[in-house]
Amino acid sequence: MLVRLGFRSLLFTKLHIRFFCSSQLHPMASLPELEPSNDADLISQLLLQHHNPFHSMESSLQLHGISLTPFLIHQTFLRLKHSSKIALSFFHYSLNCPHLHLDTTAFNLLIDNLCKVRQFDVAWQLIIQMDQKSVKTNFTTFYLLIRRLISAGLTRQAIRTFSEMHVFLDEQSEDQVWKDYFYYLLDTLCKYGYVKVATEVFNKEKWRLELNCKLYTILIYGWCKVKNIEMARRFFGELLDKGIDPNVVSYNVLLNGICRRASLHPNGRFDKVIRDAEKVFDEMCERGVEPDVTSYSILLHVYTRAHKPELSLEKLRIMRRKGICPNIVTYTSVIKCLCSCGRIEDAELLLEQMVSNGVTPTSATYNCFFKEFKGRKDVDGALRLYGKMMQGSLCSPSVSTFNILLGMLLKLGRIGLARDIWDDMKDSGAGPDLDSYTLLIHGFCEKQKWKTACEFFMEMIEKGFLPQKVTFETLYRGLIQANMLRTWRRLKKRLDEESITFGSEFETYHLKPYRR
DNA sequence: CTAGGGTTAG
Repeated sequence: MLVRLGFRSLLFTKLHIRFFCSSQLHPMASLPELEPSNDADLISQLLLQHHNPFHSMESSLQLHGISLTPFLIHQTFLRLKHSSKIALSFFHYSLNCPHLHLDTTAFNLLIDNLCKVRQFDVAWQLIIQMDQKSVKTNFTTFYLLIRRLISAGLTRQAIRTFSEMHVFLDEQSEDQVWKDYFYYLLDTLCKYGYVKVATEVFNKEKWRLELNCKLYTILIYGWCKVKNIEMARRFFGELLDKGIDPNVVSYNVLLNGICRRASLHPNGRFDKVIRDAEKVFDEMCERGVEPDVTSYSILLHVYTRAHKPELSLEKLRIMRRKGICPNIVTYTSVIKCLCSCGRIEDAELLLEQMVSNGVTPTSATYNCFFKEFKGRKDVDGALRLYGKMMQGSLCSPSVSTFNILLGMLLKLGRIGLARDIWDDMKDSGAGPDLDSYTLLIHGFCEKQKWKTACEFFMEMIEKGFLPQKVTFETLYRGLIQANMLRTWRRLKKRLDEESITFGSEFETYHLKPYRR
């Protein structure tokens, strides 16, 4: 709503500014990655700990001999991704530093940060500031806004932002902007499940687009995602009607839609899915489009979901015979199938085979084994594999590896071991993440160790993780029941300091993670 | 992060 109200006047402002500063369109620059930086760690810690960062920052930076650089600012913003309020005040602080130039990336990071907590109007103000300070806006600036708007369900505002952003992007005509960037809008709408809206825009704007296979594939993907295979097929038909040749990606998207449409548990359903999938396979071949590794991986995944290890192995043989090399995805799917059917030995054999074929397992591959160990409550088996990974002969464990282990140990009441793993994880630098904290805290709550649970809850907030509502509620109920009112009040105070609430409006803050 | 497949968790 705020965006809509503010939009006209902001656009107007921009039109005036345009006469005075000419900026060139940057090439598509994405946001930087989180990189290790002790200085950025320190700065973000300082900011998170202090109530009023302005006072302490200057002297603290001097004390530690840190001078702010663009890189440091980017990294600090990345570390403040859960605390938009603090990020904003750090932004104002840096803005007032002489010699320091806030670049497009810094603005983009902050804009993303603000949009994440739905501060779209503040984000808009920043875009205006960028112009006033001659910091170039680029497509990323708007794409961040658009994606966050979509993920917050504000699709109309997103489309509007898209269709009017050409005003901000100099040296590109409106038509060019549509042609270059419409994929992003369509794709993002579909990825977040707003395929109806996507279809609507697509139909409305068709006239100015160069219709191609990619655009249709995005829409087909969208309909498949909302499990509407009929519509997916209809768009597939439209693609054919236009005389466009579908490629292997278009077919794979449709195939995947068919394969993961229904629950496979009643066996009859499984047979129908396989029949439908094979029909698409045949159609593909008739059109001269050869199924590739992905096509086979999609089928293998269905077998895995249906717990059909024999079929899975059989298909693997067939694809090899056809000269298609299974890759890490293919192998992991089959290994998962074998593991989840209790055939660990067979899975190990396949693992060896895969390695000898030159495909390197990832931690995700080993996690299939860990999951089965967890199901069997086989702590020794899990620890043996874990030991090998920690020794460094295999790949190193990921956060998920640690999390599976933690989940298992906590469930079995092996608290001591769980804490050892927790320390390993911290040392390795792979974690902890939101899930690790959630698991651990829930584990301690289960054991009624409220105080320890509370300590970790505080720690996760310090680190900038936003606890889930359930975690908060479990802890709250526990503390009240155990009559630990003092601990509760201390916790509540901390939450208030961080402006963290768990009211109903907060649920909308839980956004889907980026696609990588 | 201008189209597709697998692996994690509560």
